[in-house]
Amino acid sequence: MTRQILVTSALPYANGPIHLGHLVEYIQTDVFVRFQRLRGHRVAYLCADDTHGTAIMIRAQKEGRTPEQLIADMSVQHQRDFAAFGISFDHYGSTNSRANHDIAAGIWRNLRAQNLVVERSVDRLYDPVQKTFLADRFVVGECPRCGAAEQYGDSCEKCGATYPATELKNPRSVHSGAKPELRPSAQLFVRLTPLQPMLQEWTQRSGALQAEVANYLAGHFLDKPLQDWDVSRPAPYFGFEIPDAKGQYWYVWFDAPIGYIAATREWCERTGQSLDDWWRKPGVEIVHFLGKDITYFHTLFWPALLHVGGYRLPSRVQIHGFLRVGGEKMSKSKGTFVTAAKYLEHLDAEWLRYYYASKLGNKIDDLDFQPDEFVGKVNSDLVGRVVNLASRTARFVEASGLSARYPDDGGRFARAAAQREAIAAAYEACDFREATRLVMLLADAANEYVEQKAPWTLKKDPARAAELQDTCTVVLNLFHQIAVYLQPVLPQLAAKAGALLGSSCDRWDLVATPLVGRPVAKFEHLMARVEPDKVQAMFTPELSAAPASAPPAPAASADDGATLTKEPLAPTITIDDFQKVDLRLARVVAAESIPEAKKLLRLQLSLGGGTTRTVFAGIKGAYAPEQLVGRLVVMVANLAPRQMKFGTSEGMVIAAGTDGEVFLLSPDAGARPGQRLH
RNA sequence: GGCAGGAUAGCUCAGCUGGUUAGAGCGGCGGCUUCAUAAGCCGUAGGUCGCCGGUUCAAGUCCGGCUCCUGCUACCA
Repeated sequence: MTRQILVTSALPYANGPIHLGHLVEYIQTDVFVRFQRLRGHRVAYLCADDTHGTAIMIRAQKEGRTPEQLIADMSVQHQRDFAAFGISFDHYGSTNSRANHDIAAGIWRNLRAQNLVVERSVDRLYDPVQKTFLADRFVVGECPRCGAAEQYGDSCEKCGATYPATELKNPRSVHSGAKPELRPSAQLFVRLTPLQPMLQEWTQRSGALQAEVANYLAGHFLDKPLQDWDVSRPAPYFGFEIPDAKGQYWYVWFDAPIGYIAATREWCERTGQSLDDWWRKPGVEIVHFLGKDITYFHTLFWPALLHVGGYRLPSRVQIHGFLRVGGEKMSKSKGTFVTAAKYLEHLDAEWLRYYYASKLGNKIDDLDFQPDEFVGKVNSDLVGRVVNLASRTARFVEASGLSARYPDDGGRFARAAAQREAIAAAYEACDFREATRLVMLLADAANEYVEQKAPWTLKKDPARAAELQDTCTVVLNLFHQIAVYLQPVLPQLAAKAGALLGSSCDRWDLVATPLVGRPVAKFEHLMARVEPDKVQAMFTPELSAAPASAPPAPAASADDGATLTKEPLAPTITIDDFQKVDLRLARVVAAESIPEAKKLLRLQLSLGGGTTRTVFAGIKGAYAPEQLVGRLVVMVANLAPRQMKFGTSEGMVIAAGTDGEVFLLSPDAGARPGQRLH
């Protein structure tokens, strides 16, 4: 029976390049998609750039161009990267499209009609000069928790606190610098409680979710009434203005997943199909692939919107974990944050496809990229075992071609063909690790056969030419089966294998029928081996020539300004402002971990002459207490004491870092505790 | 602190509804081979299945407790 399957990968945000972490998802999805096509099912693979929201708007502003220019540029980059990795979308759209607007508007009408939209007055910050409400990111002020200056209205980049913009101290508008006023704003909310029974049913009983996800939702959200979802944002906002609410825009997460449908519509229009045939027809499977960080958007809000819009609910939400490198989070400073483009400067796309596939199970576990393992898997599995089959036999039959009749092979071909349902089941379950493992067993068996038959010996005896041809016919057929089985993972390799043997390698059932009586093309290398240095090079933050399209001059990639984008320079201050801050060198005389605290160390700092301060520092993750004792640090000596859960902190230790990194500062040799920084 | 998940050979992981001597790949070690991109084949060593207790004729597999790790969450500079 032919199934009809609509598959999506989460929409990448148009605010940054595709990196190795993204690719876990797109490769996983693409393998699934290619597998389904290989099996003869009708598949639509759709994706789009997620383009709306404040982050895009601000970035565009900083770069002195319109958001539309920014997202057009990103879309080109994204699609180029995806293409290079063989990601076979049927259509790639954008959430900033006519189709997306219209579908969002349709769902919105239904929400209104079903009385699921409520308007509530929320006090928001208003810029009296510009006469606009201010989005969180357009208000700056001091963090209500840590007092850090120049923090945005949604969260503090210093201490990680999140808070409503109204709690910022000394707030001012980014536009006018004026002090914002509190004014009531009519915000629009989607009521979710009427949909709760339906969500309860779908999450707990439909089978669409992995068990751990269903548990997570049951315990976190569905155990109490769902809160109304705030879906509007006041202008200025890069997005769609809500049709019946002037000056209000849909929050980016409202229209982002709708992009799945919009991309489908554009594709249907292009190919003369009907949208309803994919999104409303019973029996069509809808499968979403996404990362664990966006679970609840896709398992609560999204099915709610689909339900209200009259669309079918997802039949499967396949959630994966994050990518780690060498057991750690990807980090720009360590060079492990690798973009797709950078990977391709050093390595082959199919290697990554195979490596990820060979590690991906059906669990939500994180996937760890281990350089040695990567080299080992590619070189021994693919080159040493699979490709080697062709390379050690094809040349012997270049002249003769394959035998006219398939020879007796002791049942090897039949046994490998008999594996097809087991391998298919593993692919179907997204247990690609199991699928590739099963295929590698076939490669082992085939190599054994080569060893047994020793074609290199047969070759020496002209009387045994037929036996040589038969042997190679068997091995090349076993190789052909493997190429077909791996086609979802390695489409390029399958194509090359096909060219060698005159097969299309594009139907699962090809594994059941031997190829006979046909020519064998001149053998060429099917896949190169990985040089370990190249992997090292990729993970080293090294000097790299700027690609033609990138504006910045060559520079150390760690100096690429990414951190500056993350945390822009603060407004100018006077020397007097600076003088207010009394920065001092201090010696750590004692340091102890606070067991109950996740991040905090309690430090005793000496400013010399018996003056000491107790300071709590959130550096537990980066420094062990014992490695701190004795060293000099920089502290803010005149910061008002702050009562904390574990005691009073009498100052603050200065450290640099982005995204949770922590780097303490040290003076050059000779400096002494108590000295002021001028 | 709450919630979710995990802890099985050096590494990455399988072990379904409890049942013979706990598995795979990689890596290690020994041997063979030389057709092949220094690839391949054969053999071999390695595990108190995190810890304690319980249920059972029988537990890696179920139950309780504990320890550690990861993630999410929480006003810990």
